[in-house]
Amino acid sequence: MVARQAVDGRRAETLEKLLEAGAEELRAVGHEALTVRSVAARAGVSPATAYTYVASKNHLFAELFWRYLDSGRPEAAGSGALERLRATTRGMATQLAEAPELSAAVTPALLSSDPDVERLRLRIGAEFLQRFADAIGDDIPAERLDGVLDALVLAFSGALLQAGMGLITYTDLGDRLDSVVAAIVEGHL
Amino acid sequence: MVARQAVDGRRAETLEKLLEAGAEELRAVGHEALTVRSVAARAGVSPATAYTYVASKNHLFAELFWRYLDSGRPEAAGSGALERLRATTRGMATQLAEAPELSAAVTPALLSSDPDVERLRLRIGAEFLQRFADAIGDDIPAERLDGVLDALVLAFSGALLQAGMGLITYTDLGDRLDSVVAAIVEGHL
DNA sequence: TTCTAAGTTGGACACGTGTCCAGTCAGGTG
DNA sequence: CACCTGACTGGACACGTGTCCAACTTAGAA
Repeated sequence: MVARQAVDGRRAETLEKLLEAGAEELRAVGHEALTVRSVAARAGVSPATAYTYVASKNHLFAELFWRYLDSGRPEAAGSGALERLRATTRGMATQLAEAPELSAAVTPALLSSDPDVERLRLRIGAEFLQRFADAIGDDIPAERLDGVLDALVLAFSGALLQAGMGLITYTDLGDRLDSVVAAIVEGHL
Repeated sequence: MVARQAVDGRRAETLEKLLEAGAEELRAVGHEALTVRSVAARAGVSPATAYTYVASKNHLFAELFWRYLDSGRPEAAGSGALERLRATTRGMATQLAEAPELSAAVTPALLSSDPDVERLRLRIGAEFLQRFADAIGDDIPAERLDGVLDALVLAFSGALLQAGMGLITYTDLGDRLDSVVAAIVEGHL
């Protein structure tokens, strides 16, 4: 069981094939109907092989999301913290809206106790925090920074959850976060 | 399939038995290991019967959570909005902390697309909103109220999600929310 | 008491998950 | 060239989900 460790040479290609197939399948049938076996089939690989790359359906979703998120790293821009924060949330909201199936898939997936999911979950959480911290720069006094960052991360996670539940559309996320970010940051600058 | 509609007379008792058994089983083995069939067994009822009361495992969790939440309605207290808000989040955080298995179970459960879950999800969301609105009273100007309420609900959902992921313990929720609530409300009173 | 309808049951079903393993295959290495 | 090793495969497995249905039980109405 050394699987899912080394991703060099031949294994790297197969992994790519699988993730690509996963993304396609997700777009095609949604995360409820997606099956590890159907992804394997689409990738032209046997289910047994798929499971040497991906520990579980949830792990697949988390991996896809992480790669997608990572592909959309923002270029810092804007003169004030509020402006930069909004650009940040806007950017992520847009990304989510552009891949609604993936977004819908990842929320429940990240709640899995699968160790492979756990790793990604931490990475993703750290990434969110980092982006907010970068956006704020040093425009907020250090003694208040943690509280504000906390609030931002929680609000963003909450937005993800609510969108995952269908209470907000992924399209509305942008506007919603705009006003929430303003409400949070107000009075701390 | 008129099931799960009428809950009068005999059916009411069986439902109670099932939910009680569900709560016990949850405490005993956690939500991962819990099985609809094991709950049915504990309730002294056949699996087929259980499924006439409960559409799915997720529905069971949602129902249990809703009842638990509902059982802990707060008595309004405190002179200022911030104080009352904190009392509100404290109260809920305490409830969550006192039933960690249930809390851990409900987060993924509420993401289900099961129609029975959907109903409860809306009710629970509305309940959160209501509690925050009550706590604020009219201490925040109307034109800012929506933004603040939004931020509060999102932050709270986010906290739920993060706790569900194990990034925060349910015990820490209280303190965490305290400072977040302060950060959000600051400058709006 | 007999009839009726609601409630319950056992058992089978189709399906998805994730695991396991003996066996095949391909591509270097010696 | 024969050989080895890592990748892949087919097919079975145990288990959980949620559905279905014909048959039983039971309580109360006629």
